[in-house]
Amino acid sequence: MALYKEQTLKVYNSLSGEKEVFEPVHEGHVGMYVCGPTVYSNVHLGNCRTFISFDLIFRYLRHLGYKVRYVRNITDAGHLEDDADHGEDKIAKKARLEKIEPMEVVQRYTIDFHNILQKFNLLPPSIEPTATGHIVEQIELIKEILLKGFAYETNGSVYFDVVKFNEDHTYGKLSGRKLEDMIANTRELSSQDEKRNPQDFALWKKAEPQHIMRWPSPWGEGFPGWHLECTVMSTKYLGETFDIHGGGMDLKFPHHECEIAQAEACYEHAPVRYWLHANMLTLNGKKMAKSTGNNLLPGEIFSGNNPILSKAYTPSVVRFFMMQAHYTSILDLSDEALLAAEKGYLRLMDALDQLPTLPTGKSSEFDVKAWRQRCYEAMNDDFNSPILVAQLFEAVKAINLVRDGKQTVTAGDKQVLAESFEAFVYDVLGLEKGRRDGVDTRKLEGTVELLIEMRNQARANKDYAASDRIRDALAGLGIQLKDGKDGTTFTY
RNA sequence: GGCAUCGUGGCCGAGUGGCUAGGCGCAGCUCUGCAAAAGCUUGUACAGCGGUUCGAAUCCGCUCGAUGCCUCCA
Repeated sequence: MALYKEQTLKVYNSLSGEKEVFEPVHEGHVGMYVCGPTVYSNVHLGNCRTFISFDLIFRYLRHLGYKVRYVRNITDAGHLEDDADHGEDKIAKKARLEKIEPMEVVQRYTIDFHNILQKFNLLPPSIEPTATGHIVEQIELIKEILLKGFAYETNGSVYFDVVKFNEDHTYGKLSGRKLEDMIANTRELSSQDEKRNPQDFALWKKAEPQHIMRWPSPWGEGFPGWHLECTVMSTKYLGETFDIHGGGMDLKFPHHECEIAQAEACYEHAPVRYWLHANMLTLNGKKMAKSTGNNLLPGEIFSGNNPILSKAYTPSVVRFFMMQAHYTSILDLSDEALLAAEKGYLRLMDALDQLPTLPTGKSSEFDVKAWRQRCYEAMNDDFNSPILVAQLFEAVKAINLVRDGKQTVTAGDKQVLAESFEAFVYDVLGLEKGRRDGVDTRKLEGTVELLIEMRNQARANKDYAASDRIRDALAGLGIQLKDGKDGTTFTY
């Protein structure tokens, strides 16, 4: 029997503002769409947090036995810059500045994106569609919205008529905004606007002569607007009503609000059952953003090459750091917090190593089945990974006690413990053991084993000067020796 | 200015009406040649002020502070 039949998953739905029991449209199947990156520069750590959060969600859904179709788009058509840039889009601008083709920009940063996410051990989505690959569908959708009367054309551009839509729909329900308030608070923009109302948004923009990314359309040459691609691609691959739509908190308004409006304008019903929003990663208490320069690149954290860091951290440590916070909470990054996370992570992984060699006994003092259910309850409660991590540390404690002969566990319980522990650490949290780029671990481990042997010989001869020299020299290299009852082990 | 969210012990971070989350650090003890590691033990915190309640970190109000969105942003 599939696990999802035994476990009751609740998710926090941004639309209702409440935790709701998760019930997919089609039993056993889940359709999930997550807004992906705009590939105009290197993916930064804040971006990564969102995708890591949804990777956790994807992994847990799969672990529960759901067949998940996970769609995460690549925005390669760019979004418009602000008015000062005369509607130039980010990718086009980057291409112009670097004197290359827009698609070279897209290619370069798509590869970077994939590389980094792979380091963080993210599972690839089922489908990763691109905006430029769905221009035809976007044009068709615009035609449909025009036909329904919720859009109008001006000078080769097409805009969504928010005021008209709001007459018999509710614009702003996701972000808790009221159109009247928005109109009342509109800032006076000096631009000679083609829009009927400032709240209207572009479905199609006419391309100026210098604009390099352009496609033919019934309204002349142009390019699609901000919010259209997600509506088109989510509906195409997941249907008019699908289960989960995710993305960063900063996309809630206006992006997701506009998606709802577009879909409701076309299909006359809500497109999404559960809206999930991942919160921001902050640096120095401020949101990480490319535009403000307050950001940290994954590469910098892996190399330690950034003034705020005292050392390098592996992707898995960073991932563990993120798993210690709930995905809907703002998480502040600091060197101190990473250092603490690293220690905890190593302790967790050490316990995992102990598992196979754990002695078994006639009885168990640790209630493994109750523990396992607490782990599920943590994840069932809106993917509460911090609680799961706390539970894992409870198991760490038990494992260490058994290892030291202070507690016992039966063979059956040990097996359940090992299976569940590994499943939660590897499959659900997506952590992995110290994969180190560019290091031949077999050579290193063999060398350290030899040094341990020499040190133990020195200790047997009470030549502590020699033994301590080996220990301290290795410590200086970041290799820590651990003397236990059954010999010496090491971590690095 | 408008709309939200949040303020938890040295740090990070769960909890959301009564039942000490957890991690890191600190201190003590056990172990050890000495350490480290590991184990055990110890920490009664919830921005401030009022209110509701038998009882509030948890609900309500106000104040202060922080952040996000309102313009592209994960």
